[in-house]
Amino acid sequence: MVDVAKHAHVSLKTVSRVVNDEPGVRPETAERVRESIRALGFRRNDGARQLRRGRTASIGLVVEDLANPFYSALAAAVERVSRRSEHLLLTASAEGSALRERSIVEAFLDRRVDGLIIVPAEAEHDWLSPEVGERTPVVFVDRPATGIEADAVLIDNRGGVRSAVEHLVAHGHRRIGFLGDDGAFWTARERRVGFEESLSELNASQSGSVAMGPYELDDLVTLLREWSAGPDGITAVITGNNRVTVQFLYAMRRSDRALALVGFDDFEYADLLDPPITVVSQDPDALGEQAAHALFSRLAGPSDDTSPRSAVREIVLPTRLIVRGSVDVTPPKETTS
Amino acid sequence: MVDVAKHAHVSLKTVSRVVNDEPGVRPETAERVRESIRALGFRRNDGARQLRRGRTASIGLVVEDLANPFYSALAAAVERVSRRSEHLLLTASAEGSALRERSIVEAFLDRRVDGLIIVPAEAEHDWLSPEVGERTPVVFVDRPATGIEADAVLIDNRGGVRSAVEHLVAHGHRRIGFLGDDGAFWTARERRVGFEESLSELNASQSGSVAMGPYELDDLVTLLREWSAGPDGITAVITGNNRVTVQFLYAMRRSDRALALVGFDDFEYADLLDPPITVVSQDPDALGEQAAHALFSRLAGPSDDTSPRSAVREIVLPTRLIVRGSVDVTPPKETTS
DNA sequence: TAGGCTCATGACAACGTTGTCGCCTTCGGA
DNA sequence: TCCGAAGGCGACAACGTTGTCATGAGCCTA
Repeated sequence: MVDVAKHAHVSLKTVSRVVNDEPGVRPETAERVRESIRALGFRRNDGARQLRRGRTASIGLVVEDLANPFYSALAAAVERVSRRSEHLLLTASAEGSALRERSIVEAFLDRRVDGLIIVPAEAEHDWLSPEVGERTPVVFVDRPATGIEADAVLIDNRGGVRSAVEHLVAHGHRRIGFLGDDGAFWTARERRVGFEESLSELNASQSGSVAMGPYELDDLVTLLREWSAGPDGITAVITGNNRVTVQFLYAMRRSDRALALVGFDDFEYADLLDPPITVVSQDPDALGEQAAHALFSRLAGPSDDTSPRSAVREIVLPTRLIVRGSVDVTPPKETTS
Repeated sequence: MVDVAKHAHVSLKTVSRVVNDEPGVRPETAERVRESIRALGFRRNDGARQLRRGRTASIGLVVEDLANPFYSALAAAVERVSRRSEHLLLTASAEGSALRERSIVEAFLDRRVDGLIIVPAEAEHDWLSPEVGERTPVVFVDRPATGIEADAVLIDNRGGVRSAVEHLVAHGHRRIGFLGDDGAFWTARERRVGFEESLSELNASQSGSVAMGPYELDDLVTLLREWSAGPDGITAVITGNNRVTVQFLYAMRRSDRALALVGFDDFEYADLLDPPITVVSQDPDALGEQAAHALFSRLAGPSDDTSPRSAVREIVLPTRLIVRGSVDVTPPKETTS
């Protein structure tokens, strides 16, 4: 910038003014400066700029695994919103490790990101507390974090499973199985609770079996045979996420049984399968968008230390039942118990 | 940092030394400093650090759409490698717009990223030339960029289609159709060329029909009927990418015809379909990993302006044919012409 | 005991910007 | 003719680090 100043025979400050479109520069001077900028191929150094101004115009996103389409859709939405707010997005995958998550977050904090969006690992997040609200707003997505007060954007996991149960019951199913994913995951536990709640709410005429992953295919085949055996066997299954759905489809193929199925999570080829799979769909794009909005609204709010932080918000997004046909596959023989 | 220095009764520089694990500090002094750091909750400001040191320890990645699983897998690989090299990753989606791509790249350049990995849009990239090699190494992925000399990591698109053709021919197919994606995409054009080359190389006993997208489902159904009509109709189809594969599967279902199929691009549910789809698989993870390695090896190389840049490299990764069964679906009636 | 060496530490400038303030010129009005 | 205001511009400090060099204390050796 000092070179540009010399080249255009003006002061450093005038160049700065031109670069930032500040008023108080004569058009002809500005044009001369702009020409020097072009001639020298000058580029403002945002690092120095941010050092002066105190904001980095960047936010950090920590997900479990960026290669997972769910998280990448979320990331794309966050990036889209960020770009609109003229912020750049730093991304990293924690790969399920609370340790790595923390080291990523600290790296982001060292860079002075203006805000953080985190899909939290299963662990206390109290170590984050001093930063949050002091300096750097944080929004948690997909799961809440324990040990810390912060905004969160979640999916209505219980309601999603409930809609699946109701759908199955409406189609005459009376005995339903729930195959959850690993109970170490908050979402898996929530969905299980949703299943149990809705069964008990409906009334005693329904019964259900529950299992939680992770599953070996062989075990799943055995389980499927047990559950569906005899006149009191289950006639329908709800799978806890798309990973389990796939495994269950393999298990059905292997054991040559066809049960009604509602899967949690939509997937691209769901309606190319035979039968097309009915799913409870969650919208990662909306999740990311809402999280980014929540973050930027905090960023736009008062950042001085005097005014109290506004109350922590929890946003819960609805799921959507997409009916495709995998529920009609085995019309249950009305065994009204 | 100056506060820490006061608190520990040492100089600024000593704190800096402790923070950077530099030698020449007595253990007890270092411990005192570390305690002050903890007490004050000090965090080094990486922005200022980078301003001094000249490197930002960050790289930028521009893809077409982060929500696309192909690109997100690529991004995850790039991030994994970056993290190992202690670099953070900035990501953004150009959404197919050359304009947006350029504005993203300029934003990255303003931030002084140490390097760039770009999936280039279809446009001249000569505007980038002054930066590349001067300051910031650039690696292009998935497609080469025109108008600029830079490293590129690509997929062997032609070879991939060739392997599909050979596989089909080995299974007795003599008349094969190729459904490419939009010819505006470099990869689509390459795959088409691969198809035509391998047909003409094999010998005159094969014939092929070619169409390029984008497709409306109705048109695709019509096309399929035309191509497969009569005794000289095609018996097999190669689809140019997974988007086309899906459309073609719908078209087959609609028109109630079953042709042999090899799809370019693997997808998660390919072997849950009936029949399971044989595909030419490309590995986005390897693509991202190689690109990141290429970038970091440039970064590790001589960065002074005196030594000439080493020659531009082009890395071409192989594809892999995954045989699943969609080729055996219609054993062609050996119509040896 | 003097000279030189090592070790621990500190003073200071520099990185490339932007915010604050003050100066000079110009212009309009009294 | 003089004064005040406004516009255009520049000098300087500051942001939070790190690299360079200087300083002083302690120690070894001759």
